[in-house]
Amino acid sequence: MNAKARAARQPDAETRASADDHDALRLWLRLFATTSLIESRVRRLLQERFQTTLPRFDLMAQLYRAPDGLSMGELSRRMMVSGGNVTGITDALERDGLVQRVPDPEDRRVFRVRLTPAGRRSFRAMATEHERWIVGICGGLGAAESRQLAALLGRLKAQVRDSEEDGR
Amino acid sequence: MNAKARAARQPDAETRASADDHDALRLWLRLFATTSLIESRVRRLLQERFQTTLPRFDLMAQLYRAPDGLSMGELSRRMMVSGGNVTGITDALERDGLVQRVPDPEDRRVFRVRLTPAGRRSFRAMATEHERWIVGICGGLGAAESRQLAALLGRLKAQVRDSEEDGR
DNA sequence: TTTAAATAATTCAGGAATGAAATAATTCGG
DNA sequence: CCGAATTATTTCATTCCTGAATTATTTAAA
Repeated sequence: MNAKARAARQPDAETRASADDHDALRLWLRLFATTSLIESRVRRLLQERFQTTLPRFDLMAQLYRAPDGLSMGELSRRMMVSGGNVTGITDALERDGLVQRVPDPEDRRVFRVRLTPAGRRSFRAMATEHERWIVGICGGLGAAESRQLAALLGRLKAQVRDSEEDGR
Repeated sequence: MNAKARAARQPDAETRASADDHDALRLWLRLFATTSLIESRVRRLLQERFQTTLPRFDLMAQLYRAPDGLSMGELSRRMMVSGGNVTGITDALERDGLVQRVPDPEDRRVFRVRLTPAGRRSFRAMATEHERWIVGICGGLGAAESRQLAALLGRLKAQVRDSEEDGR
């Protein structure tokens, strides 16, 4: 049974949160549930249509926006994942001929990773469909509500970063 | 380098999204980035303070709210993860004496999983701190904004579920 | 300049997560 | 009642991801 089938007929954790849960907790559960729902849908679509995965797609997206390529460390920071993870994903994409490691002439410790021409073609095709999916999934919210939601999320994200320094 | 250190000094994917990205896509990237940020913080705190993980905590939370225990399948649906995954997490928690598999007398295919007394104690302690963390992380948003954000997320979640049926 | 510290990338062990296949038990149509 | 389909759980191969250790290179300090 896949996530879609489960999600279709069962309330998730957030939906069942008891009434006396505090506001912050309810907000977090709802945020998490909503994101998980969209994320698993995107993963499934990427798999079905392109036999690829979200991390592969994400790495290619980073490279697509950086035509000169990025170092492994830069990729790690941008994707917010560990360096070891980037090594693995890059290995896989390189095996498939979608990206290429190029030694940096300035610094022999670093590899610059670039999309190959096949990688660029492949990413363009995926990105077009991907955006259609997202519009289909999130576009139902009106423009006004979308903007408001994005704004509130922006404020929340800033809060989260702030809360790192002090108390926690 | 961990996610916290990376996040602290580098804009993430959402922050860098180019201005001409469409609304829906921006919304999704921001939703994803915000959730990832909070999630990795919670994972880190669970690890640091209780040497446990989010999936273990989640499974125990489900059981805490269901004093009669839940079947593996019920856990799988509520946690929105695959059955194989639930088997693994349950195995680990059972090894640690926090949960217990009880054969169902009505149906010999099913196991009911319950928290042991030690599991209940352990979960109570974790839940108290967990809620403090979440309030510290998300509570900075005022009550009004929190409610508004939760409401918008609720609408988005409904949209997402709806978009499953039709085109996409 | 030589050594020490810092940085870039990789490797590795271990926990998650998936989907598919296998096993076992139940239910249902005839 | 019997066999087929369904349901519950586990197992397995694969991918992802982390944090720690390792190797190689660069930078900085003495």
